[in-house]
Amino acid sequence: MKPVNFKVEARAGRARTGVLTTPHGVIETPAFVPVATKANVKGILPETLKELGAQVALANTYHLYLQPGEAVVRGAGGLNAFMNWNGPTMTDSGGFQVFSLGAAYGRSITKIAKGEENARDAGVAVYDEGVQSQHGQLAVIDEEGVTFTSHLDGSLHRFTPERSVEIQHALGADIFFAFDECTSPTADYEYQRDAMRRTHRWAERSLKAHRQNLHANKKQGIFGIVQGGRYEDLREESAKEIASMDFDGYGIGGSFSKEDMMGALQAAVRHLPEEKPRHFLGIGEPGDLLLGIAEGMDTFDCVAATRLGRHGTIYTMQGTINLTNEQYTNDFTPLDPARIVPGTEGFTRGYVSHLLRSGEMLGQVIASMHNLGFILKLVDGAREAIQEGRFGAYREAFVRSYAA
RNA sequence: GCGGCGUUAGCUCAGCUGGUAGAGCUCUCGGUUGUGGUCCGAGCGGUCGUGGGUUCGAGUCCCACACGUCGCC
Repeated sequence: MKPVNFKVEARAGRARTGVLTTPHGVIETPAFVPVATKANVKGILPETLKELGAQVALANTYHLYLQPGEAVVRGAGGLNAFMNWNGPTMTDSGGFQVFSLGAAYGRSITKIAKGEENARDAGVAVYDEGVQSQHGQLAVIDEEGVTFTSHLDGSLHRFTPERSVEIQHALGADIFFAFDECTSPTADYEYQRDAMRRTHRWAERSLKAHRQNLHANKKQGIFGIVQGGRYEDLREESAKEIASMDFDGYGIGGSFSKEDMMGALQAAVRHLPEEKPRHFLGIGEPGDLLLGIAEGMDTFDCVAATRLGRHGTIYTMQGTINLTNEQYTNDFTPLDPARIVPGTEGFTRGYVSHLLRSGEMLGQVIASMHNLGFILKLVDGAREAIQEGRFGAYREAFVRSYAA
């Protein structure tokens, strides 16, 4: 019996509901996974997280490796015990940091390119030492792995697929990801292809490293990651290749522009096995979650809800609003009258606006709670809608209201 | 009463030898999709204490006054 199992329950077109079983509990999918990079969801107590409806949390290998070090987490009894979270956990492999500390470092590039900003500029992540010092990049990639300097103290470190898996074994999450490279959306086709094939080789090595550790195999599942940027032929090649490896589930990673997201997703999902769980890495915004669910994705993680909340933007059924705007200082209505999140009842826009403007941490906490609750409820609603055969209408109604 | 210093954006302050003004913060508004994010970007905002004078030209030099502040009788 494998530690991580998945069972599809209901379907609506390509969308589906399922149950993902892990050693620390069950995840009913589709599910949104709050991001707990440094073994905490910024500003949210585990107990609160549960009340908001979260079933699972995702921490980061790169960050926990640098601080406090994976040995500390292992010493605490693993990620769950360490962060006092009794539900399922996941860890990301550190592959995303290859991008955020490499090609994206010091530039305003995110994994989602906007409209015209696409292509052109070959913002690749492979740099030789000279270019590295020239541009202040923190990561350099070669066939074996990634050498990077810590953003905390400048010290030199190296990740290989084997090392990433070793660290993730120490962290002990129920589900962890193979070491990959998240390319920049500005990288050209040739670079995307080469990086993707390198990621495939790394996937094989990650899987092998995991299967060799019999102890870890009893307690942890490993997901492989599909890459290929915004190119459908690359997505297809990547999905076939990764699907041919015996992973416990699959993640879809990488970058694309908003316009290409659906095409890239469809091209990949088509070639993933039906009976395995699929995770959409780093997605997303409310509309993108429903898009992903419609295309058959099961789990999602994204920093947007908490990051936006900390900076004063909250989700409402009518779209996002920035609470620090002047117009909300005297607005004593609920954060979103159409969606009251558990634990935030009674807090008004004007009050939270005041807290945020005056730098009170409670403002960030309430806004983060609201956004997390909003997203969790949205995805939970999608699950119900799929089971009741009305997902299309559910999605349409939300998009119409949210975009209006 | 005498003397010194000060008076420039809402706040705290830069503006050399004269060429009609800048910064940081605040404020207003954007941005944020596997968290290098109490972050990033843009914008609004001043008849330079008042009144004279010198000069082609004064925030800059001169005089007087007002206000603040420190010191001395």
